[in-house]
Amino acid sequence: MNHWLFKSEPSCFSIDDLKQSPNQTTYWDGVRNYQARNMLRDDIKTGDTVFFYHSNSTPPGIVGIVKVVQAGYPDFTAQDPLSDHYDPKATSENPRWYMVDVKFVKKFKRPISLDELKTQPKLKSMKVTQPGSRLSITPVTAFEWETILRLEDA
DNA sequence: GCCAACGTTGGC
DNA sequence: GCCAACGTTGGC
Repeated sequence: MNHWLFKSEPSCFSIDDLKQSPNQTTYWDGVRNYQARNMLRDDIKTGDTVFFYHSNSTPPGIVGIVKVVQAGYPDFTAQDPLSDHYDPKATSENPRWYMVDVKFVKKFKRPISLDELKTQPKLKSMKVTQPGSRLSITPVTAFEWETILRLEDA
């Protein structure tokens, strides 16, 4: 089982939105970056656990945990001309973009801000703490996962 | 709202 | 296949 970090702008879709979704589950659509796409399609498996990260918020940071309940399958919003994430190059033969389904697990008692992550020497090689890191989906090592879980109660 | 980083596109 | 132009992300 692997760990990941997914970014979302809370003004677009927050962890509270997920908690209030039917069955507390949603499809993680709209990823339009090949590196992230490859992870969604090839690497992210049912049962994997994910930190839910709020970007473009005050402050940005990890706000809780979700889990993957359906591994990669074609992101159908790419084929919907009415979708904000429409991509005319996506077809049912060649869907181009992929998504997974995630389910709410827990919201942290407090958000763990990006500032706080950056102060942790154990997390200095984490993708999300690197300057200019824009990838919306990144792998998290078991060591980083445990370190961050312990921060919640620190 | 600014801007640095960086991914994507398209002309050549 | 290079690379300049352009668009997007996301912290600040």
